[in-house]
Amino acid sequence: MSSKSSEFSKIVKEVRRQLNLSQEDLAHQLGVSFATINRWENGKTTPSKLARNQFDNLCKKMRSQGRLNFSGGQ
Amino acid sequence: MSSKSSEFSKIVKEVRRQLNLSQEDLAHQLGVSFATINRWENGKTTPSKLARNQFDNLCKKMRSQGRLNFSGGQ
DNA sequence: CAAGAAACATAACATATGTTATATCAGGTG
DNA sequence: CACCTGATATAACATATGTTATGTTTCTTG
Repeated sequence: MSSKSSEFSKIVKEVRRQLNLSQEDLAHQLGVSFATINRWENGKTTPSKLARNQFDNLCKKMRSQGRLNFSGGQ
Repeated sequence: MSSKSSEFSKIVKEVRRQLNLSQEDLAHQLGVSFATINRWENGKTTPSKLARNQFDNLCKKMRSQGRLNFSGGQ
């Protein structure tokens, strides 16, 4: 075994679950590739600054629209 | 010699010249590192999708404020 | 049950980026 | 001239990302 699941991993999974998006859907929304989302969720990598901003902005937008009930993150 | 100067190289240089920003200044505005801007201008790399979006958005904003007179790009 | 499709996990390779260090160059100042 | 400083160029190394391919699981459908 390797690559522990970070907090961010859990956050991405939970956000994606609440928004009911596939990894590919979320990737498209953020402007990154499917592999990037998959790596985040499986603790292989942590997001770049720009990618993290994209993610945070999406969460903010979704929260403002009542589509996301977010306990963790940012 | 190596790494030809692409169109994008010239665009970045010109935008930076018009905005009177150092490579480090522009890097900070875009949320990337100095090295990234330097590589763009010297044709070593081409921007990622997210980075390119940041750049285009800055140009758009500056143009809307009359601070940028842009012949090339996007 | 068999076959297919969708979502996810994983790997390999190329490329972009961040970080750090060093070097060059132009301008100013003593 | 010698010295400094800011801006730029370049390199090396680690990490993040894109692309592509393959395997697995789950669900549906025949």
